[in-house]
Amino acid sequence: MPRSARRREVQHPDTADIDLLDVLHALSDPTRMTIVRTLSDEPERACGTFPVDVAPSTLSHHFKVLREAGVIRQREEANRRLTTLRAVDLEERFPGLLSTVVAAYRNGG
Amino acid sequence: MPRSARRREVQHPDTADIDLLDVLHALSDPTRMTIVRTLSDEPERACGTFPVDVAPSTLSHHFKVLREAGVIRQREEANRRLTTLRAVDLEERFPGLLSTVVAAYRNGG
DNA sequence: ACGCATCTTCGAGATCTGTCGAACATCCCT
DNA sequence: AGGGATGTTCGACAGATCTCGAAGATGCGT
Repeated sequence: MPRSARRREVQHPDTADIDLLDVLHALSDPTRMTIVRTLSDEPERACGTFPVDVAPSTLSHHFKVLREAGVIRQREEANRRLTTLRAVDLEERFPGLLSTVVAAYRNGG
Repeated sequence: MPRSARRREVQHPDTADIDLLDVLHALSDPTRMTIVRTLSDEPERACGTFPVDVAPSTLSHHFKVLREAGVIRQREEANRRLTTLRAVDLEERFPGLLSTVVAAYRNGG
């Protein structure tokens, strides 16, 4: 491994290891669902740019929950962390689930 | 109201009042998801007949969560309480949601 | 009337969750 | 090198959740 202590890369579960109940739980919170809905409009966003009203540390917690459930993927770029939906992986693992839930939320969740 | 104290009829939310996040939360528990999957095979069952391994009081709690989220409907019959899925109501409120989630769970949730 | 079956409600305990502030790490820019 | 921006981690706290056993309500049989 490189000598310099790079910022630790976050871990993401393999597609095959994504658990349905974890995903449902991750999506059952308003802040997290807002994150997911926003990402389904825009492919990639930095953490600080989501229309949610919580403290940075709280937001970080929600990203962790979504990431560990396999709903989002995060990568480093400079001093920002860019977030994307794992839409393709989720479609492979649970066909139709993400789009159905997002559509339901958009439609008056 | 009648003089005799009938067992209190349980309350169910109107279809239009079903909240997506409540439904997702209700479905994010293994015991409750087992109940839902079982009901999607068999139209109506008594509480005690589900293949789950928890105490009766715990089961009663899970039924309450599902009922208040609008996922199931319960009616009295003799000294049993019969449970059905609110599949039609859910399909009206959130098209495709229930069948997608149940299919995902069946498929290795 | 009595017991039995079915299920709920209540109270309690352990764990999980959402929230925040303070402190820290990393990177860019001047 | 120093300062600002961006996020994370840690510790703490309140509230929710899951679990159970004990006790209660209701109805069916005998």
